[in-house]
Amino acid sequence: MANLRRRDVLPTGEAEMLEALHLRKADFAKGEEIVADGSRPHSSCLLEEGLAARSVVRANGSRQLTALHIGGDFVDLHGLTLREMDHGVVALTACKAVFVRHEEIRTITERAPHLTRLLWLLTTVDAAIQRRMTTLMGRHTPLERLGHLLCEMYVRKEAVGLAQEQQFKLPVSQAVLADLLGLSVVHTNRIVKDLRATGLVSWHQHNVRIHDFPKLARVSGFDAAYLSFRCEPR
Amino acid sequence: MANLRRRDVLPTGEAEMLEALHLRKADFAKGEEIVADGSRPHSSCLLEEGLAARSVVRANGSRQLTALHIGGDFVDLHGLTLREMDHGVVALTACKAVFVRHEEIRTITERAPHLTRLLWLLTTVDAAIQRRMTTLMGRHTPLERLGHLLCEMYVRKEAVGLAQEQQFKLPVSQAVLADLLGLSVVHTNRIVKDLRATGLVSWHQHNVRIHDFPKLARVSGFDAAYLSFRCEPR
DNA sequence: CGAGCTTTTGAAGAACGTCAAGAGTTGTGG
DNA sequence: CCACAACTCTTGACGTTCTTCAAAAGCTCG
Repeated sequence: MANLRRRDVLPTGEAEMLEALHLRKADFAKGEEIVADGSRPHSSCLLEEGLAARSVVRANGSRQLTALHIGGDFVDLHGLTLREMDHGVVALTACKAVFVRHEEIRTITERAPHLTRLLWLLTTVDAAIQRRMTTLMGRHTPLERLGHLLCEMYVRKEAVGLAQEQQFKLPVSQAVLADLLGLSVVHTNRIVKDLRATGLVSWHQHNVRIHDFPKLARVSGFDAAYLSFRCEPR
Repeated sequence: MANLRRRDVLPTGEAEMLEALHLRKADFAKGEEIVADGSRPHSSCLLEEGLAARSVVRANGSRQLTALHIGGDFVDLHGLTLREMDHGVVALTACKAVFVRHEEIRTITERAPHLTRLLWLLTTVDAAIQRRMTTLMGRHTPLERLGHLLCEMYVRKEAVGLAQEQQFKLPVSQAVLADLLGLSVVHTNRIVKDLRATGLVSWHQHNVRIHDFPKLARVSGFDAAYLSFRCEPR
């Protein structure tokens, strides 16, 4: 709900509808598949804790992670309309998730138009993030891609209370990072090294600290506008 | 409407609601901006004729086209929820477009839940295409990217009656293609040459003919499932 | 303490971008 | 209908970036 309240006023009636949803809880271990590629789910996954990613695996074994999801993200809400998954969702760390039946979300579309538009918004924000990802892969250097990823993660985590004081956890191996950035593991390692050399971030274990956010944002071409963190009528 | 009917049954009442929308018509010349990056539109653009693209231009002048749109596409429907454009829309050829006021679409969300879900679907399909684009940029060779683009264009054009007999028009220069594929113009030219050399497509002037669609699809890793061209309850 | 994962580094080769120039095509005005 | 300019396509040469292969060092967890 924090993701909604950061973007529009949530009337009590709508908040109550969300509270009243029947949730099926499920835990996942690191590496486990949360939603299978090609499946036809009857419920959508809301991530409560942990880090997950959308994943496409090619026949030759190469993997592309197209998006990163954190606690509070309604991960596969678009499954409601798409019906068939065109990708999988995988747990990058141990995850706690809850599932909401599509039937109940459909009921929201019948009874709560404004709340419907807010849920719709969540999917269009995901799309905006995806669009940004495409430009990153196409026209940004690896260093910019990585810097941009860190900026985005900080802003998104901060919005739901998972980051503060320019610092957050990013518990992923460089192999995972490589699959996100579309690079080889070796090159990813060199880019991480380069980024550290700029002195803009400290990055030990899985703790990232951004020393000069405005400068990192400038260097990476990051501008938070596409995340739609602005409370206004939708 | 063809885009909706290819994906679910459209009851007469809903079709009538769409017919009743007030449309503002506008024509655009090749290269003209249809929607400005960073603007806050109060209406959404439905492309009737021509080819348009979502475009992000960087400070250094490099351009990334993140999506291609053809006649029948509801180009910036997501603007309804996002409010502020995180990219521009540009006419790649002369275009005819109509604009629908957000106010009227919001009325649809108040009165026609199923139609709302279908409009929502259009935006999630766009997102799925965008997701595919990301994997293309990240883990596919330039030849695969180009082949994939041709397969997708054929299937999408065929769905709205703009292609038949494995043949369609793609009236774009190789510079535009380069901005779509995230390559330099020179390299794009070499990839087009390579693709022609495979004998899988003829490509003269702006006419593309795919001689062996299944093989081109196999070579490029194309699978139309992500386009959700399947008529089922949504 | 040892096995397996992760990070790091080096070296060689393939892929891609940039620069440059020539050929072909299209559009426009006279 | 022609001439010219502007754009577009094509090719070569060269340098940079990125991948791949290989191996060593560090870390984590049983």
